[in-house]
Amino acid sequence: MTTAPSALPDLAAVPDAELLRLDHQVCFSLHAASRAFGGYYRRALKDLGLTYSQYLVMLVLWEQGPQAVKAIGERLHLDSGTLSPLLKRLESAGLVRRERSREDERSVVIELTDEGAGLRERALSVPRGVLAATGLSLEEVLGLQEVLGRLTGALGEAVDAD
Amino acid sequence: MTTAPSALPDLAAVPDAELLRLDHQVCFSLHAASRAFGGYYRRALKDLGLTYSQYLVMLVLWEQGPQAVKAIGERLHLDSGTLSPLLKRLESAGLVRRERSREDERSVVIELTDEGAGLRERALSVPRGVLAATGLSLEEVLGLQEVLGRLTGALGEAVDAD
DNA sequence: TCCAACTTAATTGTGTGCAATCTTTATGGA
DNA sequence: TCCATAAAGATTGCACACAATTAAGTTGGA
Repeated sequence: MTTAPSALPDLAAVPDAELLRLDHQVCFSLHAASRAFGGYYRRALKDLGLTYSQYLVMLVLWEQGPQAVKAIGERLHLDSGTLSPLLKRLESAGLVRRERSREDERSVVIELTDEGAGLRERALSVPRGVLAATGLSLEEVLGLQEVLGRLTGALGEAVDAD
Repeated sequence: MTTAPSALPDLAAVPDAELLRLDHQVCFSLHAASRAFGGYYRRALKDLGLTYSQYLVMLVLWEQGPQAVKAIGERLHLDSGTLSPLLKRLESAGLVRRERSREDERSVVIELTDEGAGLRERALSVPRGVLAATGLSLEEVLGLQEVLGRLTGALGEAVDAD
């Protein structure tokens, strides 16, 4: 199964062609897992009339209250190019209000409507089903989060240092 | 299944509101990590003129040789709605050929052109940089792949059983 | 043999995700 | 004060991702 640390090959000694395959597994397995999650949520959220990304935005609003678009973007690593149309759809659906801030007219504050706030009750049952569907133990979930968080941070820095 | 150490809470005992937060972390961290990977690849593959998804398709072709669209789709968990336009772009770029199979006229076989096959040489240097940028050890990468693979499989089954 | 059911791709429509650009508003230094 | 610069969103353009539908080809059973 897992080989002892000393038996692990030195990364520098692994040939390029081998890495091209290993690499395939890494980026691909992440890509596939993310989309598998999306597929599960798509069904679970259908009744609520939310997409996966819209659900993430609603989570931020449910947890943190009224937010500027900028703040939501920082929390979710999304820019206005993605958020602007998404928030307009949530507004059309009657779940949020968009209002120019009075202190800073550049910024737009997103606020839940009563309907948007009320939707939280119906969303409460979703996560348990998702966790069950992953088939992962609580330990594995926590470990996964930790590794993914580090990975995201490292990749972000690598891109910035580009 | 691993039995949780006594210190870990029983999942059934965790309240819904808490799971709504934990859940946030799981789906979100995966979403963020996947996009961080995409961001890194976008830059790394720019010289090759490939997008992240096009790179995945090229990996399949480099490894497995000529493939029907169907087979590529199964390998990458993508359907023709995604692959058809993507493959046409690869064809326009001169990297692949698309030909109706003679045995089964329904299927379209994708084959690398000389240029497409030659691109592999230039792609060989990409994975090492990516692995370095993740900041993960080889063990962690392997562990991550294993967990993600199980997760994808479990979520896929859960959706199918829907 | 013939046709209904299935299979394979392509197409259509919606919703991200992101780079690049534009508009409006704020800020800070000469 | 005035203006260059920066910041916040919105918009545009391109490329996935996926559900739903369509078109063309295959297969199997009555």
